[in-house]
Amino acid sequence: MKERYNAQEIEQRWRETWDKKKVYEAKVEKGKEKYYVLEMFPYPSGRIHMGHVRNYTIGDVVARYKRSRGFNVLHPIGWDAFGLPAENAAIQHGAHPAKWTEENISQMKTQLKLLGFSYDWTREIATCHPSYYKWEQMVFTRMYEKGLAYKKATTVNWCPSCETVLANEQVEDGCCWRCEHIVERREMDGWFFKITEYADELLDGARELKDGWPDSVLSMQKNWIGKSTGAHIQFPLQEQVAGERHLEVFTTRPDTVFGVTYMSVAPEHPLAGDLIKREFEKDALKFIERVKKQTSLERIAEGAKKEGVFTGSYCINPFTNERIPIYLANFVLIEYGTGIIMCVPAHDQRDFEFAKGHGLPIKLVIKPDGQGLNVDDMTEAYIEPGIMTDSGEFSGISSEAGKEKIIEYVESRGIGKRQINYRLRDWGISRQRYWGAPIPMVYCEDCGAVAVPDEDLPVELPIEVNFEGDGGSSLSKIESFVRTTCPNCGGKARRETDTMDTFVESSWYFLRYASPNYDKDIFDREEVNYWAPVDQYIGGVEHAILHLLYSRFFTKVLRDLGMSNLDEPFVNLLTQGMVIKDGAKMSKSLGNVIDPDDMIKKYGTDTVRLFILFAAPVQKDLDWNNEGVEGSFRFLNRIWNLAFDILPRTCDLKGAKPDLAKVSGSGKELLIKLNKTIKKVTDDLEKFQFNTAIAAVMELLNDTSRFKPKSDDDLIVARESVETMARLLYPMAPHISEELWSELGYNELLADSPWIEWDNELVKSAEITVVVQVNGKVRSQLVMDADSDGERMKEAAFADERTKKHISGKTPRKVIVVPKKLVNIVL
RNA sequence: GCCCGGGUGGCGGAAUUGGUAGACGCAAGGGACUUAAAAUCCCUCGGGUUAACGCCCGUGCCGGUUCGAGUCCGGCCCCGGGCACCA
Repeated sequence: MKERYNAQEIEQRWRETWDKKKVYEAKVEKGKEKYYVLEMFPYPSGRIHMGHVRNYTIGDVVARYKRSRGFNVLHPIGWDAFGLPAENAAIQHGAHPAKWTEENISQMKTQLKLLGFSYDWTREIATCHPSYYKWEQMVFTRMYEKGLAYKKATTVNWCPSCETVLANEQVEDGCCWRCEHIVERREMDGWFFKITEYADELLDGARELKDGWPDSVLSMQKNWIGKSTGAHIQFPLQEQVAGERHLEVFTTRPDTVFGVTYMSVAPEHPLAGDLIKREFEKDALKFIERVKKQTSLERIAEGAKKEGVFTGSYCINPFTNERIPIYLANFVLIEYGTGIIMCVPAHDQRDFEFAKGHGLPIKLVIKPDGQGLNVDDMTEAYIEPGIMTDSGEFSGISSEAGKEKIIEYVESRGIGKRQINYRLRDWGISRQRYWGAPIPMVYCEDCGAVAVPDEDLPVELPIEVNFEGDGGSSLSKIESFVRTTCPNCGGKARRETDTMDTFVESSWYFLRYASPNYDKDIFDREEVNYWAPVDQYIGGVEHAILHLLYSRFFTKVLRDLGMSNLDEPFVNLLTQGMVIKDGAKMSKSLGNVIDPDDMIKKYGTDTVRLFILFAAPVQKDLDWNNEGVEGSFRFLNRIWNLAFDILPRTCDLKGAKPDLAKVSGSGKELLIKLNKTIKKVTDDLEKFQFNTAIAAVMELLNDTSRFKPKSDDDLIVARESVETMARLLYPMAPHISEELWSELGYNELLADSPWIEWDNELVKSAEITVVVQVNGKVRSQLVMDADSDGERMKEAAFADERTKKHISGKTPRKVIVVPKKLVNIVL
């Protein structure tokens, strides 16, 4: 009896079976090789969207495939549950963030289960639970003890809409990463993680990740860290200023030090005010005021305009003993280097522009090889390497060698040193928000800042909270939380009311999955040593710097705190492209959102999964196309119909092997195709080339549909082809595959069965197609026995009529033979 | 400006180490079945030329290496992404 392909019915049945038999629960098995595959966990926003579906489908294919390859697979899921949207929902709709989050989790969990992902749900975690963030707080206190977490007052990024501080990584084009509001600069107290101390290791580690991570991500991290090597040099001040005898500068071009014609100080620099001489006060102070008022966005928008004022002060170039005027300039950044720069207009474009605008001298000290440059003719700075000139005893040295010589010189005279600088800033983790993990610190009137001791952890987020009022941190208004006693002296103390950036939670969750319910320590060492690191991590490229850099940092911190022995958290990284519609990101405002639930209702999970995998290579953006989904659905229907055409005719032939001598010619061809397909799909899955893996199965289906069995042995081949399709499609479309598998008469679950192997003898065709070229152009194709050698191929080529026509009596100069492939006759 | 990717039919995309460019799918056109439609099945589908077999051109552009280049080398152009007054 042939029945219609009823995806919903089949899918529900197999989901229940897998669930009941606990197929996906992972346990440590010492003798078995582990494989930890993980997708970036979701923020419980309320609905699963197509981006999630794509991410988790890819992960699920990997998990199922690796499991059938015999690996002990860990494939967990959880919730990145703290964060601002929950709090905003609370303010707007009155629901408590905890309740809102919990409801969203339950809704999204239902959706995920509907999609049939092979998660080990027993390991589910939500970062908002005290049993989770307790350990994060413990790590914080250890970091505090080691000086890796510290508090300082500084200029921070403030989002007025989210009413909180943001880390540098969370500011995109001067706007908030979450709400896109323009970010302001504010002077504030805040907690920082010393990620800069790991800058070099994060950079070096990239070498280790070279094979497993995409170049683009490593390059982005490298750019973000922004290492530059150079020198720190002291320029003596002509007269002391605020007790300082020198101006300190950082430069990557010490070789140009003889060309310094002025110095520039950032307007925000603490020395700026003291450097200004009375007669220049009026203009200078006005200038400082103006620059300080600008937001970072305005400062960027103003772009190339280089402005500044003379302070009236001078310093001395220690190399030339020249008197150097000191300026305040808007293009000098207070947050980079020392906030003071030596200016060499001849060899730096910004310095050049500023000098031109302010009538400052330009002194050439690097000459391009072989030719001179005339300062008066220069329209831009010469920034390339060259030969040092007009540089005293250093003249004649190449600029590259000169850098070293100058550094050696300043070190020997004690007026400077070799220095490396990074663009990377320390990670500001303080958030003036309620819905996050409390920073476990108290401020005692006598003892000052004190870390909460382990036995008092977790510092629980109080549930009773009022969001009404004038905004700001709701936590700071809960007196019962704020008021506490000092763990040191028992005296009066106040709690820290900032919570941690939610990126702290996501920086270590992947390790917690190893022992999610362990309550004696952050990890059960035995479990984490077995499962970690993550063998394959999968997620969107938008986290290239944020989450992926923080996690690498945090992993190294955990190692240095003795809590794990991992250097890197993710051995291999796969970044999937976005799901778009009509060339644009899916969004409510554009009205181009495709709801996964609707698609599943219409076609079933297997179709949706298959389409997502087939429509584009994983790394690329995927343009959602409803006709394409129909195509995938058609494909599954064709397999279904073919299977139920063949299976009833082979009931008596269950488990039989075809007798090769009795199989027809076309049957043998199908047998070869089938084995080639196994090889192709296996290779493709290893490389995450799901689109071509599916295409290969489609080809096999086409060939099998065309095949007309002429005998029982032919029927066995056809049956084998159906079985192969079910087996190969399993990681991608598991439900229909499991159904066909059971229809084929197997009692053991396909989910528990090993991967299918190809027969090496049967991937070689009996016949090969040899391409004949004349002068490199294809002129003919010959079908020959597969064991034909080069001589035979040559003979056949020359005997071929079509080839003869193109040779037309000319003498071949040369004949190239590629065994089993091609003959090229050169005339 | 610097650093990563990438440019192949109407579209999404295939092409081991250089060896038949366009697999597979979508869309489109034609046909079969049907009272009709849907579904299904069959055929065509890069451009030019030819009655046809064929032949010529064709993987962003220019040049090179090679018997042979989408693939390798050099020089450009364009698109996407990251960083960006970083000294």
